Amino acid sequence: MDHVILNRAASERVRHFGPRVDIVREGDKPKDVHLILSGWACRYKQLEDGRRQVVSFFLPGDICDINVFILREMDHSIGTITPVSIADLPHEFFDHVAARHPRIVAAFWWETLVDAAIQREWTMNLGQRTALERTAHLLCEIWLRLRVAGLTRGDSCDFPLTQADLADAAGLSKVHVNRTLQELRANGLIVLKGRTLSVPDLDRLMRAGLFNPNYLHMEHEGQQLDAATTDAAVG
Amino acid sequence: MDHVILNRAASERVRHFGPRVDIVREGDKPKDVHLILSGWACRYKQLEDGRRQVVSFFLPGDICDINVFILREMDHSIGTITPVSIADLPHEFFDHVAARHPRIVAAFWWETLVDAAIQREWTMNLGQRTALERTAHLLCEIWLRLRVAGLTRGDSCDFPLTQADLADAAGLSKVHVNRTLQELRANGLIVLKGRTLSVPDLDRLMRAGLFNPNYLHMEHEGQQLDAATTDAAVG
DNA sequence: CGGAGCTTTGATTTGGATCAAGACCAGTGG
DNA sequence: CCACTGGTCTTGATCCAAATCAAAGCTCCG
Repeated sequence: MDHVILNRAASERVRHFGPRVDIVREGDKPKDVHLILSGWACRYKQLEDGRRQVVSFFLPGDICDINVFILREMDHSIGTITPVSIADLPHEFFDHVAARHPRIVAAFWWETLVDAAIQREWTMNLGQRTALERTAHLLCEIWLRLRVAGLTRGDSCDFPLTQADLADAAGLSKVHVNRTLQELRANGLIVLKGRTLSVPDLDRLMRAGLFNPNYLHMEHEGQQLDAATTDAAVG
Repeated sequence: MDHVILNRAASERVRHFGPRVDIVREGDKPKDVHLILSGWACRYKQLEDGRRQVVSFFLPGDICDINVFILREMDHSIGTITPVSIADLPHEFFDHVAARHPRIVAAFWWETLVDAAIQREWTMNLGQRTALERTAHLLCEIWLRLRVAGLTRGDSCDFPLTQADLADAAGLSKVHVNRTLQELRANGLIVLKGRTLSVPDLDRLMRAGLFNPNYLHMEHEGQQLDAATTDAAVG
């Protein structure tokens, strides 16, 4: 059973990090592939003058940097948002174990392709959407990804991102994110308070964000490496 | 020899398109992987109200949509800019041929990873850079990619993109792209006239665009599917 | 109770969008 | 050979979304 194999591999080398620390830094030599067991993290890039762009979020069950060990050096950093536990999947896992288990390989391919699709949608988001649409869109994406991972309860979920995080991801100033969130609240589209987000009417939020979920390719739910798998790996 | 295999596969099904037509449309069922033999194309996404974002450019030798046939439907469109010739690599190419030739598989992985890295950099570009930096950055990227593909002559190259194309890629209005290009010209950073671009001093242009070429991972030049390969496939 | 992070508010500025004409083509047909 | 047309590029005037600057208010925590 694939889960068993994956769990064993994942439980071999687990590391724990505090909140707001770097796991990987730009310029590092890539070594392992990381599987997020718990906690939130993000991938970001920074300019010399300090401008910072979050280019993706990692939620529990996500994989970072699949096969990057082909590359010579990291072109981005990965930092935690909350405390995070990760499993390092070493080079050899892919060379030996995964190669004999096509369904695992397929699952990794899947993740890679969806990841790329998300990155394209972010490009769209930053290039074309207004601040309100952009913020709503980002919240929709996170919401749906959490839901697939089984991390929502009813219409609520934990939401550890600060407004500064959202600003770095949305390419907006934090002051403007603040005002945009207020507008979303005023329209009854979100309730966001004390690290908890509620989405009373997802459809309306999706409409506000011109959100089309096609790019998440969720038709495939069963086959991905889901939160359940990774929970098992930790516990 | 890998080239021979690839060339044979690529020459089997070649299609030709005029300029400014769609090769693939959002919502289509993905079928083949496409190898660009000649011409320029782009991947783009569009909102219902017409706002359009170019999310990547394809130059000769590039591959679009590697392994996308895992996905159920396309989340973006691909359109030509110039006349384009493409080779369709069918599903079976990957299932049967490529699987026995690890260097080909590695080359495809490589392309996939670099593609993702480029997409992240575009996210950064749109999120953090000013119009001038953004435009300069985009020109640097295209320039370097063309150079690797052997498509530059000295400090010049063909440049079929209109200002409207650049606007859609940079997330700027076309009027503003026009003014930004004028500024780049005034600073002696580019010469752009009649579908030809010259870059008299690449270092200065790179500085203007806060351009760090690390994300293109060009250390690997020899191993990629380069323009020479694909030329052989056509000729 | 005194910070250190966050979040909120208000005032002001600005980069880039939008609107509206023209100018400059290159190709087409009469 | 010239007029016409449709696409592209350019310029100028005006407007607006979002940035920046500057202070407070919270809130959690030691």
